[in-house]
Parts: sequence; C-alpha cells; structure tokens
Amino acid sequence: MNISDKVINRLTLYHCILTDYLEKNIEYISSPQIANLLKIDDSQVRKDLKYLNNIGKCRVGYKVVELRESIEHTLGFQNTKNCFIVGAGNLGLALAKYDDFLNYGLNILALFDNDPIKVDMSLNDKKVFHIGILPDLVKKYNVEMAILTVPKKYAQEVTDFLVDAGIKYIWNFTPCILKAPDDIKIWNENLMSGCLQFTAHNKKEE
Amino acid sequence: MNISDKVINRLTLYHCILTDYLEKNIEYISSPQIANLLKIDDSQVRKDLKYLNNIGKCRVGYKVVELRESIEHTLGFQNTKNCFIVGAGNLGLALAKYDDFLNYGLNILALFDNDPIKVDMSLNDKKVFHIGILPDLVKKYNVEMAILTVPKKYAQEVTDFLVDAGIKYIWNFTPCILKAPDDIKIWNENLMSGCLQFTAHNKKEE
DNA sequence: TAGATTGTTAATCGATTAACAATC
DNA sequence: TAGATTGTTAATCGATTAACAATC
Repeated sequence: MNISDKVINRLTLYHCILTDYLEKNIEYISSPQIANLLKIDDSQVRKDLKYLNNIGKCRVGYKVVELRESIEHTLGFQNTKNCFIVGAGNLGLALAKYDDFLNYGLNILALFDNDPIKVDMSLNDKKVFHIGILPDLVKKYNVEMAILTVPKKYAQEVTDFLVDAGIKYIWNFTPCILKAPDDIKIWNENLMSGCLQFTAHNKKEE
Repeated sequence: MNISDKVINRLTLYHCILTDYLEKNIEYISSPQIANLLKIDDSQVRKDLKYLNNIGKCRVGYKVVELRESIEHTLGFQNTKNCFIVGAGNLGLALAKYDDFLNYGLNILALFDNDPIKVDMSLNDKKVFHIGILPDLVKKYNVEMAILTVPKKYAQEVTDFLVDAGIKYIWNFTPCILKAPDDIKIWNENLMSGCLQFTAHNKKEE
C-alpha cells in the first residue's frame, strides 16, 4: 500500500495535534475536531486514518495514544535511519543542532566539509569530518542518506561523489536540480516554495 | 487566476533549471528537456508554462531569459515582502543568515526574542530586538509576515501576540498547529514531511 | 521535406467532498 | 430515545497523461 505525499503530510500534522492532546491528557479525539483545527473536511480525516488500521468508536472518536502510535509506526519513526550532513555552512550547522529530527526517526551522525577550519569542530555530539573520509564512514556506519547543504556551485560535483560512495537518498537543500542514476532518490527541499504559496496566492486578487 | 500549490512548486524547480541554463549561456530550453531533468511528463511542463503567458517556438522551445523572468514575475519575486523572524534560536539564526530568501522576494528585516542575552546581537545586518517592541516595528515598517521559530511551548502564545500586533502571514516552523482568526494565513513548514516521503515510501515493499 | 516541438483537447487517474446507514 | 460519530460508498472536482494537429 502506497501512501501519497499529501496523506503523509497530513499525517504529520495530525501527529502534532495528537502530541498536544496527549500533553493535555485528553483521551479521545474525533475526526471533526482534527478537521476544524486544520480547516479541512472531516471525511478526509477519517479516510486518512483508514491507512493506519486503527478503529474509532462511534460517538467518542479515536484513542489519542493509540492513534499517535499508529502514525509513528506507519511513518516509520521507530526504525531510525542514519544520516550525514554534507556541507557545514549555516544551514548545515542549524540542521545539525535541530534535535527534533531524532523524534521522527532521523539520526544525524556527523557533518562533512572540505574547509580545514571547519573540520574537527563539534556540535551537539556531532563532529565535522573532512569530506574525503566520507566513503569510509558510509560503509562503516551503513549510512544511506545524506542531507546536502553545500554551496550551489559544488552541488552536482558533491552529488556524484555521494553516489559513488554508496549514498541512496539525498535530501537536497541546494537550489539545484541534481542529476543522478535512477535508483538514487532525491527530495528537493524548496523552502521558499511553501512560503510562496501564501504570498503568491494573493496575486489573484489584483 | 489561481495557481495551485503543485504548480507553484514545479515553477520554482523550473526556475532553478533556468538559472542553471542562463549561467551556461544556453539560449533556448524545450519542455522535454525540463521534463527529463525532473522526471515528469513534458505536456505537464507545457501546461504549467501556460500560466506564464509566455510563447514558445516550435522546434526550438522557450527563451531561457524570458521564461525565467516570467516565473519571477508570476511568483512575485520582484515585489519584496518585509518579514520578521520571531525566535532567535538555532533555526531562527540560520534562516536569518540564509541570504537566498531575498532572491525570492523575502526581505528579513530583523529578529525578535525575549532572552536578554540574545537581544542586541547582530548578524548579516539583522539585529535581534526584544519581542516587546515588535508591535511598534510592525507598524513602523509595515511588516505583514512573521517567521515563527520559537520553542514549541510558546508557539500559541506568541501567535496570539503576533496577531494582535497586526501580522497577517505566519510561516510556522514549530511542530504545533496554531489557532488564529480566519483572515490570518498560516503555512505550516514541516521539514520532516518531505523527507518522510522517501523514507516512508519504502514501507510498501515490505 | 522530415523531424522536433508547441499548444490544446480528450482521456485517465487520483484526491476531495458529500451523503448516509450503522453504531453506541 | 436523540444525537454524535464512524466507516464507506457515490459524486464531484482537479491534476496528470496521452494524443495529435499546427508550426517552423
């Protein structure tokens, strides 16, 4: 069963709501409650929740604890994935400090850079290594995923290097479209694209 | 004319490709070329480009310079929007240093925090102010948008404060679903949600 | 001309919304 | 019982893909 991008995105939003309810010790939540918070349709919420094989109760809704665990299980928060950050610039360092990733199953082991000044720096128990030793560490720690935060002009070159080193998933934070073999999965993170969705939308009223 | 989220997202990707072609001094680009790079359908590319009122030439494609400018115009990269970052933690500081935003029409003027140690810090010509003076500066500089990067537990409280101060657009980087009046537009930036799309997808093969 | 590409329509596919019987 | 909610089907809506005439 394949879960679409849109459903995955909504499941993460439901997860935020459920975490909040859990902290407030509320035991049950209903689909209209979730729908109101997100301003979406309640039958859509129920349809999304069907992916989780979770059973709701008429008149009371779903158990917060169980529903939250089902989402975590379905999205794979438990099976932790190791990951390297490639490029220890501002964004790379910020992402390394962003502890929330581990809650979602993403374990950032280390950073890499080619700048000797940055090498051997340490932050949040994560060390910056020279890019040259990345292939060895990929094998040693069985890392399949890399977060790419290098300057634009090195993006393709570094991608080729990562692919050769055996990296299979690249989370691309550079504003470049990377070329890679078909079996390499690339997710282009376009920070501005989300933001443009509300700023550009206004144009229709012009 | 309303442009959907998906189209906006693709237009930003086309923009990356066009910037690359421009730097390589390539004059024309065709829809199959764009489609191949992004591994999508070429008729979809042509349909997206129709939003831009741009005219392609048979056998040669579209003029790179013109197409790029049309995208920038349609997505409003020219009409710069002022913006405040609220919360000068790791993520807030990283976003403040991320100069690329200005290319997309987003002008970050300043940061705000309630921690006296952070107040008066300065980075990239941007100063950190005490959150208390935000309402005054919102009026003074006519700021409608805020990037929310405060700790989770203050997210709702700060949102209420921003709404009272006259902020209309909130780009929410906290893992919280914010409550706000209907005329306030909120974009929930869920960094992990994109990443989960390739890690969670594998589950289908289990 | 032959071949590549655009622009556009029709066909397909998937996602959202509406509706409602079943349940407690 | 009355009322709220689930689970699910049908209807609607929108997005993607296929197809192809027109163009150069």
